[in-house]
Amino acid sequence: MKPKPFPPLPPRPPQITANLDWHPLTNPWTRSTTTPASRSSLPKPSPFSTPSSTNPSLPYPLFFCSSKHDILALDTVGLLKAVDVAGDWERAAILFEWLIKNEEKVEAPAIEVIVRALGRESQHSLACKLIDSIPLENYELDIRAYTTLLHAYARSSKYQRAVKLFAQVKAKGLQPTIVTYNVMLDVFSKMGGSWTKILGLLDEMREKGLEFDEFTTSTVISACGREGLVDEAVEFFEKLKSQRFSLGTVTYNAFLQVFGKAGNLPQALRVFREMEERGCSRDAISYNELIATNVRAGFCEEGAALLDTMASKGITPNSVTYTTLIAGYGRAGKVEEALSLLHQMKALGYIPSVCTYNSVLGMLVKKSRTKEMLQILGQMRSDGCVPNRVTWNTMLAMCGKRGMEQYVSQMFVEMTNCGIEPDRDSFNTLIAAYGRSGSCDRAMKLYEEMTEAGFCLLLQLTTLF
DNA sequence: CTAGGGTTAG
Repeated sequence: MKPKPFPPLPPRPPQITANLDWHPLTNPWTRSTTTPASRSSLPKPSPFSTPSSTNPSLPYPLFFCSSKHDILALDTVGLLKAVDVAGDWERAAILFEWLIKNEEKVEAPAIEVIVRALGRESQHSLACKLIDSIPLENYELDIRAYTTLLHAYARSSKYQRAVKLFAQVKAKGLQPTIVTYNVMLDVFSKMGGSWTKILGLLDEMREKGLEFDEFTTSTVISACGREGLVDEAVEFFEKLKSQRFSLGTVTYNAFLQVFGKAGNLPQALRVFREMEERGCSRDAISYNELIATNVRAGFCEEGAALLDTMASKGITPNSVTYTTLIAGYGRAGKVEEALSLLHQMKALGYIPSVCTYNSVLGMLVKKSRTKEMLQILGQMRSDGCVPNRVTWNTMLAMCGKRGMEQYVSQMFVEMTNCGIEPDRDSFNTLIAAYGRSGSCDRAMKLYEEMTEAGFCLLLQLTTLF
């Protein structure tokens, strides 16, 4: 049976999304819109789309396309700096990639410049990609450049590589700074299962006479929050207090989360009050943590009432505040309350995030309210909100509902067309959906087809425009 | 001056 076309979504107003992970050509959500105007008139090729560096069709400046000797005569570092200073990190990246391919050895200062430029622009995955094609061990960079790189690895979830690089840096005899240590604490915190490593780093810092700062303490405590190490967090926190360390909002917020994650509302409340007693200002994140803790404990109404408290204290909620409450109502099965909060936040001018929409969509799927889901999807699109893998998996789940089975394959194809790589959850959902309509092994067959079609390649090409 | 931390969704 040939599936009917997917029910049309409401039209999308002209809107521009600047998400580089989003493919404008293959994505039906943005396909109809115009590409954002470039800063310069030249098209910007992806640094990864150049199989041959001598391809004359590439829109490089003239000197770029001329012979190797000409480029060697140039001050390449100065050129890279100039491009960077002009604020054009995309061109800087292209130039840098060209240098990697065409110079005998890229100069260390060039690496420092590109690392700094991409770090400043939060282009962490691009920084990792560019640097990974360089034999870094043959260089000695500035400690700040190494620190930025370590941070880029942390943000790209390449924890092992960060650990390796950190060891290399120390082996070179370079002195890590407080910032380097803080970044490594963050690496181990996000990597998980590394509490002893964290303690080791702290000892190292003390040995070197490096004083902890707010970044150190908040990172360590948030590691405890992630790992559920309540006692360890309390011990660390009390020690800081006894040493009269000045504890700021971020550290207190991390501490608040330790109890929040542990489901300990009374302790979270105690910490929240302590902030006020000690003159530590509470911000939206403090309130978000407290709201989340209430919601986890099943107190949705109390959480929602904190919105008024925030207003009375002059603290502006954000989309996270609303998402926390909406998701809470969703999990509690209180669909109307959740939808009304979504409506309220939009009416007040808050922009729902992809997380906000995902929690609403997930709730509606659970209740099999597919018609309302399509409505929300339409809103999402008209907001210019880019669906991510969670959204697509939720839409796949929607197709597993009665009467929607026929859309499963189409949904899966569109998901991969959009450059979203299916995860285990996608396949579980897919198999469940196919299970309803008949053939179970169609999911795997489809997966093989899709990988062969090379949708991974698509991802590579979309990193830059 | 330059490099770093805390909140939300399946």
